[in-house]
Amino acid sequence: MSGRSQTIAETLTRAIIDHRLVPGCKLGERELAEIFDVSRIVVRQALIRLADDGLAQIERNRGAFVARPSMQEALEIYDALTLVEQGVAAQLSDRLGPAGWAELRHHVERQRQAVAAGNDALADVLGQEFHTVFVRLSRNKVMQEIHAQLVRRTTLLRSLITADFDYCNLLDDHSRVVDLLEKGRLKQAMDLIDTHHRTVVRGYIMDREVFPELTPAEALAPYLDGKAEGATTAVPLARPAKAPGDAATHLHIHLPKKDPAPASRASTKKTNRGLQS
Amino acid sequence: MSGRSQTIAETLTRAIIDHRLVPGCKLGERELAEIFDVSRIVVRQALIRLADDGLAQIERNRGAFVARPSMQEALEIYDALTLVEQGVAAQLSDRLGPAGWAELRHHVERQRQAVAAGNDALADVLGQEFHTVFVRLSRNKVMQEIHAQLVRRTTLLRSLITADFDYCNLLDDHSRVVDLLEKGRLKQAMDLIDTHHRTVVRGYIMDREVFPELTPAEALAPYLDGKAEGATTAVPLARPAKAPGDAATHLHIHLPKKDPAPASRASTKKTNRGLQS
DNA sequence: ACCACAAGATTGGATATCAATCAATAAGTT
DNA sequence: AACTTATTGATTGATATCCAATCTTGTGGT
Repeated sequence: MSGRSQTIAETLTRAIIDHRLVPGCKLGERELAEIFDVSRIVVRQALIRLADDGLAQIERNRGAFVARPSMQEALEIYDALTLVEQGVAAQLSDRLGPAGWAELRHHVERQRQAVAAGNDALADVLGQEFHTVFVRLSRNKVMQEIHAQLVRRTTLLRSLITADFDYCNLLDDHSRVVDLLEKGRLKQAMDLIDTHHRTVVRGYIMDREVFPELTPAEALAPYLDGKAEGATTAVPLARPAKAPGDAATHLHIHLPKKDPAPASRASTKKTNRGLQS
Repeated sequence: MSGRSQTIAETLTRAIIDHRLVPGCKLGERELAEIFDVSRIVVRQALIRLADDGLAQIERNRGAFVARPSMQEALEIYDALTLVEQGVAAQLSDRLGPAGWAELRHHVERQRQAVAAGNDALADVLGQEFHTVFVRLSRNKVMQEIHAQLVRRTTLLRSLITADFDYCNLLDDHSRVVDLLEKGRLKQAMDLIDTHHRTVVRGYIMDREVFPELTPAEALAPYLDGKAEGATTAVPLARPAKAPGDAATHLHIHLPKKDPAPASRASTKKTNRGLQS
């Protein structure tokens, strides 16, 4: 693409949405420059991109930090997300052809199979992807980018909450939305989208104080395999979930810190599956 | 705020939405560095911000240019804008209190008076501002920023078209939208918003070849009055339309070039008033 | 315990320099 | 003359070094 700062911004974005860099984490210029083996200026350009995206905030003479959205901002992000997806739903109910409906159904089916097979990691990814596919079918790249940015920001919020109730009732929402839309029941579909997001955000209890985390060097290590491939698409596209074992333990590092009990991993998985769908 | 690059990015943005820098215009790093009396690095950071905002595009090893949206992108931008404003309309019809309706009516009334007084410049500004006020009443800053970005990008499109039919029938749309919304006729209001934007974009005939323009130095000169005040808000807020004579002749420099007749200024004004409302 | 001041660290920015790439001209060939 | 190729020039991407302003921290005195 455009240069190293773009690549670095994408890597940092990936690390943030993978919850390896949590809100509030300091993103020091010198530190990142050493990690990525570039000059401070390139890092700064990457940080500017992140800040424009809402994923980082730069405080003058204090440096850049992973953004720590307030509860108010969380509500606004989900409000905006609801607005966008409702609007797209309205467009699709008019304009979507059979191939589009088939793609949505196929996606839902894949997620259902993943759930049935107990592959929680895959179900997580597919659950997130559904929203992306949904918006992509609007064939509006501008809208896609807006939506993708909002989704990225919601992943920030998931590091800031303690969710301990059951989200399983949300798992079928995707399927029901497709059903309602294809049957032309637009109003009901829009209400369901609204409820879907409202149920998620209602579970948000933000305790924004303590967040122990990995150092940036540890967090970013998995993305820096081969420097030769770093310039291509290999590193940004590599999902740490594919790395067996290692990534899984780090993925929700903030929860083990809050709840020292090692048995918390299974329940964490379940909770996050609901959150991401 | 954050530093000089932020200020420079805002100045460039202002120059672009004032049509002093037109799509395709080269934004050379060295040139801008001399104009703003900063180093190339700061300029590049500003250009990155502009590119992230969709107002500039950076081509590797070729430099930055004011973005030249395609017809497809123009349609997508207006589609997204329609979606956002329809969604906000739906929210406002539920949640907006009497004070909000009063503010909308007051704004429409101010625009009506400006039109009646023949103050086309003020009517232009108020016509644009209505959409901004409308979205602001949603009390969602995230949505506001998304909408503001879309609006900025539509101003780019206005440099790329030749509009020679009458837009006067759109001048009352704002008032009618407020009326319909306050009466609870949401569906009709949303349809009117859709029609409003569709009518605008339907007049777009993009002839994207020839665009003679001011040099960046000439275009940016009005924003660089006092360097002492440059860091504050004085310069970015100064609208060149307030500068008597000089700015008006430059404002739509692309039209005089296409139509050498010097009498074109009055008709140009009228056309743009419709476009911006 | 509390405040003031000094030292250190970090950011924001400037300057100079270098390599890589693109554009445009000049040269040579058919 | 037209076309292709090579050289030159200009611009960008990036680095290293340096400096000023600001923030943080730690120390010392009251």
